[in-house]
Amino acid sequence: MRLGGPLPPAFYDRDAAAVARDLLGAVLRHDSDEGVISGRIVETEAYLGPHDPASHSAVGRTARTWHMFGPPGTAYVYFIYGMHWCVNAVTREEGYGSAVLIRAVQPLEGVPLMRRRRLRARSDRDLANGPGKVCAAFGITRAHDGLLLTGGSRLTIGAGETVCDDAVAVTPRIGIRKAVEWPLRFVVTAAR
DNA sequence: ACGCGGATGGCCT
DNA sequence: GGCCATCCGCGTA
Repeated sequence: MRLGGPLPPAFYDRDAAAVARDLLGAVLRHDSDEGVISGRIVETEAYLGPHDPASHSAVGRTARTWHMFGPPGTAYVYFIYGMHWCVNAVTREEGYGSAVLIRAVQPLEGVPLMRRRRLRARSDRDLANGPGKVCAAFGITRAHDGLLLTGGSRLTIGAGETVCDDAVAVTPRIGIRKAVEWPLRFVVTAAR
């Protein structure tokens, strides 16, 4: 996979924790009508599947969670707290129900457009440093639920520079009520 | 630099 | 009816 090319389905056809770790440094890109937005993924969380109490797939296949059971590399986009969208990359085989939540990215392209969509952001760093902010800045909504991130759609994740283990912190997941201790959050710690 | 609570709506029970 | 894989602003230091 060349630098910048979309990560293939095989990349996602692994355990969610491994994919979450390896998505650090990859480049999320949205080629929208308003312009191209891209950013380097710097924070992720793994949701392992139906046996993971914190995972949406634990409630089974519903209208909301439908695409979490899609093929590896599917975008699973959900609506939360009445106002925020969050985007995941589905992992493992179709029908399994595991995914990686994209929690934060560093803006690369399209910063002016991001700022227009995130008027409350006080700094570039504040544009997409949270799962709801990522979707707001990138213009990701229900319209992207079920798209393939592996190429052929306007929403992709491309290969980026590898992040070494020294620069990765592993912590419990944020904002959940179940399985709160599971170390499935991955963060790039090194500045820049 | 923290901690807390309100906003806001779709969906499961 | 109540629960959310969140964000923001306001309050105390």
